[in-house]
Amino acid sequence: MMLEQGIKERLEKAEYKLTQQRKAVLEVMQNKRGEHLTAEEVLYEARQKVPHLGIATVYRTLERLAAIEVLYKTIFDEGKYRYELSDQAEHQHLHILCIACSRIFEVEEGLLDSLEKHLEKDGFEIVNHQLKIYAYCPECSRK
Amino acid sequence: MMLEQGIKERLEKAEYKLTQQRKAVLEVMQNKRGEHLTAEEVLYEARQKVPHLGIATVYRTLERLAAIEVLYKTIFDEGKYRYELSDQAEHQHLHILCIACSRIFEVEEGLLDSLEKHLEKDGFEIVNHQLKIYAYCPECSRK
DNA sequence: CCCAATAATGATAATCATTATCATATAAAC
DNA sequence: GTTTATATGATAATGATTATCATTATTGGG
Ligand SMILES: [Mn+2]
Ligand SMILES: [Mn+2]
Ligand SMILES: [Zn+2]
Ligand SMILES: [Zn+2]
Repeated sequence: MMLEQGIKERLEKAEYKLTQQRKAVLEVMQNKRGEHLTAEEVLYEARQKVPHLGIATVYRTLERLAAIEVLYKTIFDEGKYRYELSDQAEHQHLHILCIACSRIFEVEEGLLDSLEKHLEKDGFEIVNHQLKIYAYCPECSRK
Repeated sequence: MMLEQGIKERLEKAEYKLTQQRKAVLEVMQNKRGEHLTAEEVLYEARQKVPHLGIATVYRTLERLAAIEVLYKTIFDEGKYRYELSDQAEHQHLHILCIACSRIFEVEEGLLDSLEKHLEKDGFEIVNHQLKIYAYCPECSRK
């Protein structure tokens, strides 16, 4: 499995060495594009390639990759972090969490006013929502 | 300090006994309306009233109060839960998290398309955002 | 190629938040 | 006031994440 070009570029700019274990983690994330994986899940998958891979290395690698925005790190009210391949361009993460089966659905669109009505037409039954905006507050804003 | 009427009603319907420790927790949450507190923070405050209050009781009480929607439980990418007094009517939680000072700002409005532009006029410098919609997916939707 | 110097790894211990356990205390019912 | 159910607090257990550190690659200059 090859690494994608965009990822390679960001790696070269920031990461130091592309070791076997880092490569294994990256390939897992690429193969699981669109999924949101915990460190344990990444470990399990990556051990197919690097059997004695340690969990500490997985955490370190995920952390690094999130820092250079190859991955996006988030948390879904279950008390542990999940990582997904970041679709570089946009910083939007619109997720639908099924409160019955706990699957995570990606929403393609921007912040639409009519988003929920649209989703309801698709058969979603919306119970709650939560928007988090990450920003510099007026006081902290760098001028 | 008195308990508010709306809260009292929901308690009577669902909670069993209004013990000193539960009362202390509730009063803390009322006094800190609009703030998002961790269990530890609630413990610290509530011990002003009930000095030998245990952390287990705080967790149990917060959990119960969230279950009957007197509190809203959420998590802000820092790996621990926070609780706030729930403003019963609406299920909306629009938060701005300052990535510099990590204060949490409440946003009053509904999901506006122009929300971010508005906020930028107020001096916020938006870096990222995340929307989570809790729903039954089409497959799981109760008909 | 050989040798430092540097960085990465993996095993394991430590930490932190949360949950479970259980003996004791408190309250309600009779 | 005795019985019964519930709540509490101390503490142990758990699960996720981070820190530590000895060992193992990797690199760049001889
Ligand atoms: Mn996503
Ligand atoms: Mn809030
Ligand atoms: Zn579902
Ligand atoms: Zn700020």
